Amino acid sequence: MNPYYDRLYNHLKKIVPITEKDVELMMSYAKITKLKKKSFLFQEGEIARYVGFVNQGVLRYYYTDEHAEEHIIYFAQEEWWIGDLNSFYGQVPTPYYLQALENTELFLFTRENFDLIRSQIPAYDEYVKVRHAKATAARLDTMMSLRAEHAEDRYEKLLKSFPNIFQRVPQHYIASYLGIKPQSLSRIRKIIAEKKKR
Amino acid sequence: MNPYYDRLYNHLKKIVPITEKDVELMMSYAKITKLKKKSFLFQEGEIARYVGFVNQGVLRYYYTDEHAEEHIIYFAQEEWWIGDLNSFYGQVPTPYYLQALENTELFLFTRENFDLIRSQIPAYDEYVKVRHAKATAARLDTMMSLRAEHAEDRYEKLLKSFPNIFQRVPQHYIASYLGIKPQSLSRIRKIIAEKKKR
DNA sequence: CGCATTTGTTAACATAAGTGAATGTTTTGA
DNA sequence: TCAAAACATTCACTTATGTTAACAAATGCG
Repeated sequence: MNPYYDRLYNHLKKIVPITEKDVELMMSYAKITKLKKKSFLFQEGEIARYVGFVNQGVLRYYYTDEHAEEHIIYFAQEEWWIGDLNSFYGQVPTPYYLQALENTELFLFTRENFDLIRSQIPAYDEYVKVRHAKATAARLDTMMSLRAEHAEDRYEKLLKSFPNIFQRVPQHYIASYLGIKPQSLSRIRKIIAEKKKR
Repeated sequence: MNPYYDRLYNHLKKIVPITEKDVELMMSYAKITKLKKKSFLFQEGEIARYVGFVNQGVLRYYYTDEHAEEHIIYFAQEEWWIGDLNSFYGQVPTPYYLQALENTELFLFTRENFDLIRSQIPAYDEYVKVRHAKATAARLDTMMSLRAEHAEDRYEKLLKSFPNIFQRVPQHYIASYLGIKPQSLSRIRKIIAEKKKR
């Protein structure tokens, strides 16, 4: 098997029964793209022509508010799907930025090809339905915890769920994800460290 | 045309080209249900067997956190679709409550029937794809504004977007939606009123 | 109808996070 | 390789919202 398909195949297999042949067919519709660190798959105002699978790398998905402050909505790493579905399906400009934080490799699909794949591979169609729902739910959970919990609790939760993200992204991005200022995250880390000493 | 289909037909027509016949077919799969004020379509721990169209009424979609505090995620009124897609598609227990705040009438669809409709009515399938994406995006917007803006700004924004919601739901629910305590909303309203006097 | 419940308001005080500024540390790229 | 840029920390002070409690008004049910 082409090693390129490996991560995608292994990922899909975890969720739905799917064959190597299916994944090979999928990949025939994919556009394999490399993003250099700091470059963008899309930026505010563009139409997000692709959805993509992260084969290698880390990205951040964020927007900037009216005061030009950036707010990170999520980090994506290997095995994540990325894109702005609203812009992708609705052909409307996205308000988001999707930026690589390391050199990154993506498998990209246009709306046309994506629909073709869904119609030709029933297992994948089922995957998409369940996955979108799950991803949406997970995102909602995160956002909800933003309002229900203090930053300290959210930080510790993130630490548990994605311990590896801390090795890959600068701390002020973590702060942005948590919805606080870098100074506040520093303060919180200090408090946690002091608690542990005792 | 059966007046029952009216609101649904008019709604769908706004988004995709669809015929009366299509809607009639849809409705043949629907379960028409009335919910008394304060009763639930589903509660935490149940599997959300239906997605539904709000033909008449208002509902709140919320969860309770570990301190037993309720957090409203959205209000749904006429022409909204409701449900927990993750529970619906994934057959997993929902963490949410969906409660009628007035006597409410819903058109409900099971997963089975919903899939049948999507396969039999291409216009509706397209509607669902676009709509889910849009709804998700809108929800994300709301959640995002939770962290980017102060409660006062969010309140005024809500006032603009859904002026009618204020006539239909008690203020402490609005506070819960805004992610603040009723007392804080009172204070904010007072401050706004004083600003207007000047 | 009238009393219990729900809803809304106010106020004094507590706390989490923001702000701005100074300073030190690490990373990066010409 | 070294200077500039990016990143992280600390501090003093401010601000938004939470907390607790008392009370008033509106609503709804028996």
